[in-house]
Amino acid sequence: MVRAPCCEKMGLKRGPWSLDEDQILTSYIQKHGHGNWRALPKLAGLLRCGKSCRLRWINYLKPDIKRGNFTNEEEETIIKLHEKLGNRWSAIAAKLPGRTDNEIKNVWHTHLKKKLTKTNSETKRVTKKPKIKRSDSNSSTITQSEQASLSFHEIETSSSASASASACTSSSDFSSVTVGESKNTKSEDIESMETISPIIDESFWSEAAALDETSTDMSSKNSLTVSNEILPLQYSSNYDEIFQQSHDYNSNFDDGMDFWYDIFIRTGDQIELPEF
DNA sequence: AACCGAGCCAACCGCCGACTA
DNA sequence: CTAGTCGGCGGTTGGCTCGGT
Repeated sequence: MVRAPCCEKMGLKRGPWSLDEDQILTSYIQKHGHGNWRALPKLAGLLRCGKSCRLRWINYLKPDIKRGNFTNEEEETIIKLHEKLGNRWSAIAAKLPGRTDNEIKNVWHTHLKKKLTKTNSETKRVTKKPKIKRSDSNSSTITQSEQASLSFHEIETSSSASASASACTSSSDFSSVTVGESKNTKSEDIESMETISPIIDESFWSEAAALDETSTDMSSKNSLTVSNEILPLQYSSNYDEIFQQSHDYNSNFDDGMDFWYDIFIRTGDQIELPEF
């Protein structure tokens, strides 16, 4: 079935709402309510689609909307709820009276995610994220937003055997991924591995163990080509050494896991090291 | 003063499930 | 059962603002 567009675009206004439009919408809803969003703009005399009216009302004009900065308590609540619920913004918003899902989503992407990353980096080594150039167009693509959604705390460690990530189709799916302990992984590695990408599965570890760890090409300037086979081994058994190599190579690297994290989700890519 | 890049956030888009004719 | 509508949701975008150079 082909879904009809939500509104007839021709002749309908888009973009930011004017004060007049806000007043018209507000007074109409206060008088008549919003029984049918689709019919509302016509009845209210607005050149907007119903969806746009609904969004404007819910996110901005509703009288119980709380404006202004989020308090520390609200931020903490969002962080805790996000740990439990993932990207279910409306569910999170339901727990925060006066805050909208859109607002919470924005505050998450602009403030809280960074805040959490910063918190993580205080306890972990953090490196500067290198630019990554895709070298395999057939490999599974991870969008910018998916990548952005993969904050460290979203992936929990467990003693289960493997991470079953192939079924993940959206960023929110990642929140439930668990990462197993490898039989050939040192305990200190495990501690650093809270952040392993969900694409890793059991074969990752067994194949890694069988490979020759000398095949990494760290020699070419500003470019580290990483094969699918090499990195798992590097990470699983030789993390510290590789980290040191990259750190020596570029002394301006910050410490941390972002670098390795990216490599994990991008194995097979060419990693471009930043120039200094 | 002009330019530029990063950050922010309101608004839009596309999809989905519920509902109805 | 099918087709269509609607409200709601999460992801994404683009324009504005601000700070740095």
